[in-house]
Amino acid sequence: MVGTLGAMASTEPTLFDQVVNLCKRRSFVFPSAEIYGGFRSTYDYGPLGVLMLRNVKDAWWRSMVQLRSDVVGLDAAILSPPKVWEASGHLDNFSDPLVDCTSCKTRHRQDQLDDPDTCPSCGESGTFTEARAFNLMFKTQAGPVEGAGADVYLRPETAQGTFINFKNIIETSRKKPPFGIAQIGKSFRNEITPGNFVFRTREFEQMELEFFVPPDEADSWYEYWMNERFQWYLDLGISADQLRLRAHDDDELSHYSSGTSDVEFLFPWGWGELEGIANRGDFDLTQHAEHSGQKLEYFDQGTGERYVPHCIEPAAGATRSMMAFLMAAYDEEQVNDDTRTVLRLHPRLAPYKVAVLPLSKKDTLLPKAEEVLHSLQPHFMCDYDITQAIGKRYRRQDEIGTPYCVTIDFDTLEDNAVTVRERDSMEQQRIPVANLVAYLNEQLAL
RNA sequence: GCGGAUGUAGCUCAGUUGGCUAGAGCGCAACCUUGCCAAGGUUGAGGUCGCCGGUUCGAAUCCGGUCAUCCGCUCCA
Repeated sequence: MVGTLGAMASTEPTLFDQVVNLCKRRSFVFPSAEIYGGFRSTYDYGPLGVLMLRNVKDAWWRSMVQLRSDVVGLDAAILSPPKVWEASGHLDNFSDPLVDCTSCKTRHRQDQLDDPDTCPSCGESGTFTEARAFNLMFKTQAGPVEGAGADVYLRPETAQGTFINFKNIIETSRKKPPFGIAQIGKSFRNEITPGNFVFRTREFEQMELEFFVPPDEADSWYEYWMNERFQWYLDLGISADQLRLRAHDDDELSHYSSGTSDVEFLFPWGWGELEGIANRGDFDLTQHAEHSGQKLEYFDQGTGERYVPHCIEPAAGATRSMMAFLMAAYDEEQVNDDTRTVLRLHPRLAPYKVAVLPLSKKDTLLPKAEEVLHSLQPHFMCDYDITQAIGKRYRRQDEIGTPYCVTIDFDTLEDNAVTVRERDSMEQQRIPVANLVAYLNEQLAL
């Protein structure tokens, strides 16, 4: 197996350790290729992880696309030709020449050295290795013959797939600025130092909106999306003291951005970015217009104006957001003489919404329990657990954040009602089976 | 990529002056019992001690390499 993840200085297990441990124990996240000793910076999402990650993405899509009339969706290709990345600036800006000092074993960016021959760490001269380019994009070839095909890049962000579809979408969707294009998908970056579990991985999943606006509205839309996106995390259960909005300093700004703010979560190792809201100006559409020779602009029939829309981009990490939601939800509390581990997840994010639990696995209860289960499955993602004591099964569900447990007991056979037990309060209610779906719908408010 | 530390069941760990069929608790499964908050009993599955090689009569234990994780440096659109 792979070594213990996350041993921190303290002897107490940290929140980080506990969440990583829970992820492994309860099949949220596994280190990839574990039977072969593991493969760095890759993780697989297990039975519960895939449900929760999908819920995070669905919650994003719901707020960004479903509940709005000014945003449409897109799913663009991961493989893309070099021209896209020449235009976007990634081929120039995503590679850094690095040198290592053979004396003090430090590494430096060659282009940031004042004296290209002197190590700023130890002051020695002439100790640098040859500069090596670290291109942060994954490159491969199209076609099966090694070296014979055209170079192809795995996208380092989903955004460019959106920009190169701007023309298609504005011509077919009958949308006009201000409007947005939303996209969720995998991106790939050859990070020099991946780490902190799924926080920084070379393969990761993004949730990005490119919102196109008239140039004079860019600043107000930037403000709008900052607040909107910050509120999204609060609405899904992250508390205000664990979340902050931080504006980038000028020297932090990306090559495309005239203003960027990060939504940051207080991880166990400090504040870390969940999402960046960037004012990209007209950089991307202008670049792609120049490189492609196509007009990427909008003609306003009303005013007779023709302009290149400016773009506000809220770009979120799906996988690291899931990790933040897990950490924010993790709780341990004393119940009698025992510690109860409970994930206080928002119902929308919980892998299972309902667990169906026959009080006993005596033959008489199982058919009824399965009947109730089948009546719920079209409406909710359900778990079904018949083994061991009922208290133990409640705790199992608490640990994975299931908001409601439905227990079928011997009285159910007589009165056709079940006990519904709520996760956070542990309170129970007797609900007729006929009203169960309606009751749970109302309580869950999905 | 460099330096340091670590790697024994799903989890947490015990086990070395190298020596019989590698253990515990929890978890998991079956049965009995119980019947609404991790009860009890019996039984069982699961590990060639990260991987490869070396030293040795004999390696979880010593040596080398390698992979992975953590910490530090570096980097981080």
